[in-house]
Amino acid sequence: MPHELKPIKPKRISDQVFDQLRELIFRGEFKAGEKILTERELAEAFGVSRTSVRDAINKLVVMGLLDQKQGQGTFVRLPESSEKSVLATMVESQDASITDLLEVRMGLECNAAALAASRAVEKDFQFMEKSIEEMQKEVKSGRLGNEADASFHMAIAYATNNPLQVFIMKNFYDFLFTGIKVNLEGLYKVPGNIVTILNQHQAIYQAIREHNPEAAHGAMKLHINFVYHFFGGRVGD
Amino acid sequence: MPHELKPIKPKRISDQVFDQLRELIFRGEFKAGEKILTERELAEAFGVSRTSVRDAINKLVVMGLLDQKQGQGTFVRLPESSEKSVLATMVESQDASITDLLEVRMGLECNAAALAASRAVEKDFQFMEKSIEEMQKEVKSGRLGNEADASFHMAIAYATNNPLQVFIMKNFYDFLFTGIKVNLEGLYKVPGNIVTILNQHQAIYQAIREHNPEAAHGAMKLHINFVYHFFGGRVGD
DNA sequence: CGATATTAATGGTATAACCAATTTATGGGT
DNA sequence: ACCCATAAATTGGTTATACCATTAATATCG
Repeated sequence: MPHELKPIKPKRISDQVFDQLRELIFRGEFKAGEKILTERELAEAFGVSRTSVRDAINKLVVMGLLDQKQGQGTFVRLPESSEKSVLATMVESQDASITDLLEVRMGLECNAAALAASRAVEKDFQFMEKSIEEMQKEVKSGRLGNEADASFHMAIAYATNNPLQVFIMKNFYDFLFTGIKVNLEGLYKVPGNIVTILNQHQAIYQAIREHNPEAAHGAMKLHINFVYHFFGGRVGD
Repeated sequence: MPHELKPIKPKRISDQVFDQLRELIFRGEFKAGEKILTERELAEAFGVSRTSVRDAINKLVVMGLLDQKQGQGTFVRLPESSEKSVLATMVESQDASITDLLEVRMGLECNAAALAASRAVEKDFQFMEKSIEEMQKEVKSGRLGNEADASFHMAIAYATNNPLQVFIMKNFYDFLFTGIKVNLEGLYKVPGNIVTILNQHQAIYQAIREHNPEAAHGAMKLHINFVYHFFGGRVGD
């Protein structure tokens, strides 16, 4: 069969519109943050129905390339918000809140702390210590210390020696920085909170160091519960 | 028991349809590969226009949960046919084992059981009962009952009323079926195991029904530990 | 019986009209 | 001139209806 037959691809109209719009966005014809043509204008420009245009736009919205607001228009999504972590998109599309996230963390991290208590080795302890010290420094110099906070929790994840646990937690903390940093700053900025958090970290670290799973579990529970209450949630027990 | 106040945002009607359809898929009411109701039927059933139904379906198609073919209908996408779940790639690239997965589930699901115990409503109970009964039937007719097993755990996830919990667990169970089904069959095929698992489910259900978080947590722990030991793991406590 | 034409079912497109949220223009009152 | 409530215009969201395009089931004819 010498020649490849090029055949007609019976493409849906909405898909053709989709392709063209996507290209316009990628090429930068529609600049980031900018308002694009209205649905009615696009329909007329392409010579198709508004329905087809809407279908195409919807697809782009779901894919995170466009944002649509009733009464205002359709906007090109900013690049930073488009390459979000898995969790970020997850949280948005599932309408999850920060307390929802904390509830899942409650299960995830308490268990991780217990596992870490029975498996952590010297290297893991060093990482935890380092994170705690770093957080103390940052606090003294007036900074927030949120990065060191995350490092501490990640150190626990590593100590579980469970790659899946590490992967999932990493996604959680990536999201905490990209998605809801603003909210978290509220937590850190209340003066007493940082000291409290530091003490809680220390308690967790102690329990793990003593290879006491139950204590580690409990200490982590107290810690996350503290944050959870700060955001107005309430834990079941 | 009110865990949190969520913003009352007047949702688009297409999104409300989307939520319901997604729930039906996640809960397993629409089984994988199955043809769902037609757009016109759904429109009438929901009492909305076909356009709104189409918008919702389109979103689900883009997300990879549904497949649509002109002239045929709309189908629930098989997990394997969709791009590999987040977990699948995760487990492969991080070479995580099934015991790693079970360890994470331990934290995730024990916590979920406790949350469910304090929040579950009548509807949730009905789903759990249904899953248990279904599993009993399947076992009697000589089948494995793994789907009903997954449904039971998903029912608990839904009872937490935490969309993130639902999303994550859904990914876990999709993976359990696609990625390591073979291994799981080893578990189900040992004669006594299914009865044991059924009893454990019943115990979990009872605890949740009685709104006893601690008991639910413990019952779930026993359950997952049982599976965990079957695969040669050992839990820290 | 088998190949073919017909029909029915289902997703895709097109209009037109109206609703709901938002912005902009308008018009008095100070 | 300024401020602010009100009306009008703009724009995405929804509905309704009709028709097109593709596929599967059915009927028809040789």
